[in-house]
Amino acid sequence: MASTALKPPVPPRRRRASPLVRRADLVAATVSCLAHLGAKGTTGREICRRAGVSHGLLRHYFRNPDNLLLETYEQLCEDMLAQMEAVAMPHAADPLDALHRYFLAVFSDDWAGPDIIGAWMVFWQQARSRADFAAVSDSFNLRQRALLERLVAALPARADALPMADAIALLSAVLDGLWIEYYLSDQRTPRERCVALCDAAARRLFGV
Amino acid sequence: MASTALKPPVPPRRRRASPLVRRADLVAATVSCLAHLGAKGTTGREICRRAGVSHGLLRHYFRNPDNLLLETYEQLCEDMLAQMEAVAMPHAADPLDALHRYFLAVFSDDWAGPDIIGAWMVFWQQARSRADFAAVSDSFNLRQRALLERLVAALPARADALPMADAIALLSAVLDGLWIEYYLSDQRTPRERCVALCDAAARRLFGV
DNA sequence: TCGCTTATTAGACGCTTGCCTTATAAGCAC
DNA sequence: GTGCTTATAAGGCAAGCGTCTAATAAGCGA
Repeated sequence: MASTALKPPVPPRRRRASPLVRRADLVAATVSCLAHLGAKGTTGREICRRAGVSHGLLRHYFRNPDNLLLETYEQLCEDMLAQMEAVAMPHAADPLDALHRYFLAVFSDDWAGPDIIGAWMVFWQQARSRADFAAVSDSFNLRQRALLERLVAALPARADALPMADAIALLSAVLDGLWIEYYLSDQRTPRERCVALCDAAARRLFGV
Repeated sequence: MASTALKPPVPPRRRRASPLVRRADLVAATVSCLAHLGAKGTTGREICRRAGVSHGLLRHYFRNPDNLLLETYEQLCEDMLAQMEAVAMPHAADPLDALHRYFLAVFSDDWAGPDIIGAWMVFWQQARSRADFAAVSDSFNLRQRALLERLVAALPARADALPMADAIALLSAVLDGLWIEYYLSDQRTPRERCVALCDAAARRLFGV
């Protein structure tokens, strides 16, 4: 009968999903939203739109859109650190090789691809004015540096070397700077050149 | 008489200003707004509020808030490049000294102070999705690099030196990376340390 | 001093947002 | 199957935004 098809504005689909899956969906939609629309375009409603759920559902899983943003940031940092460690630490015996793998991972699609790279910039922006975002950012930076230190620990000490803290800080800066360069134009400075420049910087900073 | 004071919600002040002054006011308010409230908080109405004018005035001077943002970005880049050149070029005869002055200027309150530093992050964010912002960013980077090249041109060529393009790219990355570091926490990496690290990087990259 | 240009304000409109409340049904336990 | 939990949807509400229009007066040239 036509009436059953016409009268009620039938909810198109109402599949239930496990809370963990839905939360992950919303987090993923948030990253995509941030990457493609920036801070201004990332609204709670737009995130839900991308996740394919009604806008009321966000509140069911997160206190508010801001909180979803923060949790997304936390999870992204956690995941990235875990992968960095998994990729580089097994080769810590050959520091320059371990660093090279680290660089490759940093500029991989997983963390610098078009569907995610823009999100980091928004998080950094938040870190300036919001203490909770700043805390996540601080913890991330600290742990990232600690990992770098472990990676270069096996390098032989050289007489003309920089103080280790300075060398780490500079390598870290080169990474961030090239990341931005790549962010602004992957045409002008493609991924392979970024990695090559990182390698060159590592050799210069820690001795050949 | 009370009536004259009470009846009309008297416009508190309606001083006229020259178009150039008002435009400059609005641009300055935009920078301040971006720095303190980020992309999301920077609305046309908030900018006008900070500039002390009614929200209708924005439209009288700029096509829309977005356009004001773009013009602000352009002017900021122009001003910064001009100052960088004025500060460093007179000392080009002593490249390391010229670079040092350049670094000092980059991390000065004029361009990295709390009332402005956050604005750059927002502009970078825009550059990713908006072609007009990307064009400004590209031009700025190009000219900044050209200036760096002129500054180090007088350095003696060394046998073990990096290709000049690589060295410039790395120095540029160090600058951007430390700038972010400073942006994220001027406590952890204070201004003087940023400049010192830049100096160290320059010595390493271009030979002592 | 008068009048014209235009800088400036104020208000209305439609839209979107975040928040909240209510209604519905999906899927598990029994 | 039946019933309860709860994931999900949908709509209402106030507030804020960008855009536009109309009204006002500031300050200059005559």
